[in-house]
Amino acid sequence: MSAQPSRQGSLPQSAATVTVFAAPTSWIESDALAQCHQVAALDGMVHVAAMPDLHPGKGAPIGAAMLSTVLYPFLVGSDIGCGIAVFPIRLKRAVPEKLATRFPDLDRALDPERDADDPAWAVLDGDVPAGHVEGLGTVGRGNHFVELARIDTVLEPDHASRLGLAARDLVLIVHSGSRGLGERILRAHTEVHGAGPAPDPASYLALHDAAVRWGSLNRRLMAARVAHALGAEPTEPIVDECHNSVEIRDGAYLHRKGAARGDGRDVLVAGTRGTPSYLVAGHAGPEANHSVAHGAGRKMSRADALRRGRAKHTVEELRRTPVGSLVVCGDRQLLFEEAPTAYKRIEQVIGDLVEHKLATPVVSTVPLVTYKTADLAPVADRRDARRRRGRP
DNA sequence: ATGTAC
Repeated sequence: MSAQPSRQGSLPQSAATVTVFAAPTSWIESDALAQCHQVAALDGMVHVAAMPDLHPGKGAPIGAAMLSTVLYPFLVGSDIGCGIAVFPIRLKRAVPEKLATRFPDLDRALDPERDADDPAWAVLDGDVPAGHVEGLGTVGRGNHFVELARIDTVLEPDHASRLGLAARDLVLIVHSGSRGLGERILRAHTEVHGAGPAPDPASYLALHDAAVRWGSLNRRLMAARVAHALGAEPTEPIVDECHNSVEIRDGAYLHRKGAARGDGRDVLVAGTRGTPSYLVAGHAGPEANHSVAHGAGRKMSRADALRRGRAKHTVEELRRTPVGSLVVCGDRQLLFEEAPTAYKRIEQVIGDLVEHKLATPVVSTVPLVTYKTADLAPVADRRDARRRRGRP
C-alpha cells in the first residue's frame, strides 16, 4: 500500500481536486465517487477529501470534507450538528441482560414542564439553543444509537491515560444530532434556494451554530438520562465531535458531511452494532481538509440491507451479537438495516486512516448494550395493556 | 435523518 492518497481527481481543470483516503482494496461505491466529482464541479469548490467510510448520500456523498469559497447548506445536510460523544461511566456490575432492561425510553422527549424534575436537566447550562424544545433528549433513527461499551484494547497508553481511560473501563457512546431543528433549518433554505448557496452565509451560520450546540446538548442529556437510569452519576464527555457541519477555514467554507474535525482532536470512529469502535487521535492536514472518518460507513443501501438481511439473519442473532452485546431495538426493519454486515469493516477504515497518517488509534471499545429504539414490550405487558384498554 | 404525507 502506498502512503500517498490512492486516487486523485482527473477531471476538468475547472473542477476542484478530489482525494480519496482509502486503499485501492477498500470498497468505495462508484456512486459515491461520482457524487464527489459532482460536488467538485460546483461553483467555488476548491478541494474534496473523501474519507475511507465514503458512501452515497442523498445528493451529496457521506464521508467527505468539502472546501469551497461558497457556502452550500445541502453539503452539510439536514442533521446539522450530528456527532458522537463519549462519556465515562462507573457501574458496579455490567451484565448486559440486566442493564438492557433499564435503559430509559429515548424515543420520548424530555418535556420541560411534565419532566421538570428529571435530574438530566442538570446538564443544561443556560437556555435551550434556538428555544427548540421538541425532541430534546431523544436519539432519533437511522444510524443513531446510545451504547454502553467497555474499553477493550489500549493502543496508546499515555494518550488513554490523559483521557482517564484504562482497559475494562466503561463508557457511554452517544451518536445523535439536532433532530427536527437541523431539518427545519435546511428545509427553510431549500424551499427558497434549492441546492444553491446561502445568499447570507452569516445568517445560515448563526442557525447552524445553534443546531450544533443543540446536538451536543442532546447527547449530554441522553447520557445523563441513561446514567441516572443505570444508577450512575452523569459525567462530562471526554470526546464530543460533530460530523455534519461547516466552518470558516482559511477564508473558505469547510463543509463536513459524515466527516469529523481531525486536526488535533480526539474522535470516536463508530463501528457497528456488534463490532468494536475506535477512539482515535486525529492529526489530518490540509490534503484531508483537516478531517477524519466518522464510522464504518455503509456498504449496503438500507433497501439492500433489509432484503439481504432478512435472508441471512434472524432477529435473535441481531439482538444478541457475536461479541455478546445486546441490541435494544423494537423495530425489526431498523435492526436489519443496521446489521453489522450492512457496514464496512471498521478495522479497514481505521487502517486507511493510519496508512494515510490522518489518525492514530488510542483505544478500542466493545459494545455491551446498544440502544436503538424502545424495545417491544414483553408479551405479558402487551396483553395487560389491551386489558386495561377494555379489549379482550 | 427527518417530519409528514400516503
